[in-house]
Amino acid sequence: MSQPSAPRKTTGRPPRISREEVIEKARRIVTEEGVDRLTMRRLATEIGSTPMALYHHVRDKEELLVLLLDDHTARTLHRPELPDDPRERVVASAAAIHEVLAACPWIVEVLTADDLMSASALWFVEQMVDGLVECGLTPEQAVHGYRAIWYYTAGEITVRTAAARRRAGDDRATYRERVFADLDPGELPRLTQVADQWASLTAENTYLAGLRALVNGLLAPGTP
Amino acid sequence: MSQPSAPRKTTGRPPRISREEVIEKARRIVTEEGVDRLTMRRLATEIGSTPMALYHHVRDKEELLVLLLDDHTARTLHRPELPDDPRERVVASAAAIHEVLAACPWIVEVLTADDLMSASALWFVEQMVDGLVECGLTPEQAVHGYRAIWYYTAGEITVRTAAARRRAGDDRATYRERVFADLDPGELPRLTQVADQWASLTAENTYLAGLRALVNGLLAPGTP
DNA sequence: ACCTGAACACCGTTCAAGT
DNA sequence: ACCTGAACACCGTTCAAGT
Repeated sequence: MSQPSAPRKTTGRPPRISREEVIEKARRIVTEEGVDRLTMRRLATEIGSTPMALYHHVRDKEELLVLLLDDHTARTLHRPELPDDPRERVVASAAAIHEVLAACPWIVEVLTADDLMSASALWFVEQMVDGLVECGLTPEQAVHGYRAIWYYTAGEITVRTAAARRRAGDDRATYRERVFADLDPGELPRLTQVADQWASLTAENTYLAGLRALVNGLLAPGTP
Repeated sequence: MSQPSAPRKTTGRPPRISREEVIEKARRIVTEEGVDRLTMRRLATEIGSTPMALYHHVRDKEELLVLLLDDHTARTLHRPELPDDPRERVVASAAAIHEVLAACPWIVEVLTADDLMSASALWFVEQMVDGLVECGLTPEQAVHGYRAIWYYTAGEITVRTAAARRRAGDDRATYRERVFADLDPGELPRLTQVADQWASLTAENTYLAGLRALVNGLLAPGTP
């Protein structure tokens, strides 16, 4: 996405700040204080400039966030040794992307902005589609399979992030408890049965187990 | 969630506006103009009141959005005839929730705010957990299975909504095309192979197919 | 070409006062 | 108890001018 800094024209006023500096300072604000604190004004003062100077280096705030996601994935998404078994390759690729995104949950606001995330992740998408094809799916089925995996992964990050944010917040965390305390055992027997364990069960990280189930289901012959 | 209007005290100034009116007007703004246009100030003028009057009926804007979600599900999520087969019951329950949420995509911002959505949906959660148990899962496994389904469903809505928003926006839609035009066939052969079909493949609604795969995978004996 | 200052058109929420 | 007015502490972005 970020084009390799174009051959600089020698005419005109020399730039005081660079796109790289903008991204770097933005990254620091986001990691140290949270994405809510990243405003164009705050970023400008951090850089020692004015809000409008930023608009010469990024189109608008949304582009800045996309650049930030790109920066983060390029920085942390390294290609791992993938298993030979194609099914395991699919699982490992999805898990690698998940890990990188889970490590910077602020990205949720941006990742929802595009259906394939940053270009740095394309190699992993390739591995997933290829693994699914090697397991016997058609290329079309494999693309649909990849998308199902992406839905699942994006959803897990989104919901997990929201849950964490809620826990950080004041008392809205008690909403679930109130609901579960008022269950009608006659109408909702299963939920009543698991009510006590709900909190601990949903605190568990089950991303990988669910991912395996999904991949297995995608590869199994359909149950019509 | 919305407690059945408490027995009104007869002391004090009679209310000019009600919580119901606040929610109703908010719903109209959101459905007619989009969730971005719902601001406390705009809502107040719509009601013919002041911003601060709203704060006597809702705690803050976030609570208003949650109430709006509650209102929407109560209004549109009707209990359907569910299949007898437990596996199909799980699929049908998830699909029912998905349908209601997909019909009002603005809800995404709120649904990420809680891991179990509105109380009106509890009956469907019960059906899913119960169906999974009837298929042979333990109650604990069934809760985890429900959560996987919820991740998948929430992710599908989120990504689909983002894609639609992007399409509505100016030119950011071309980002994907640019990426796919620049693919290196040597490094990313599968993606190169499907590049032409990507747009049409991802435009297809594959929620149900992916859901079936996930449910099948959750119910199949694990592949260790 | 790059940056600045001032302004536009907004936000959510708090506080003190009125009825 | 309910509502109002004014204010606080912000936003992203545009426009016209400066170097």
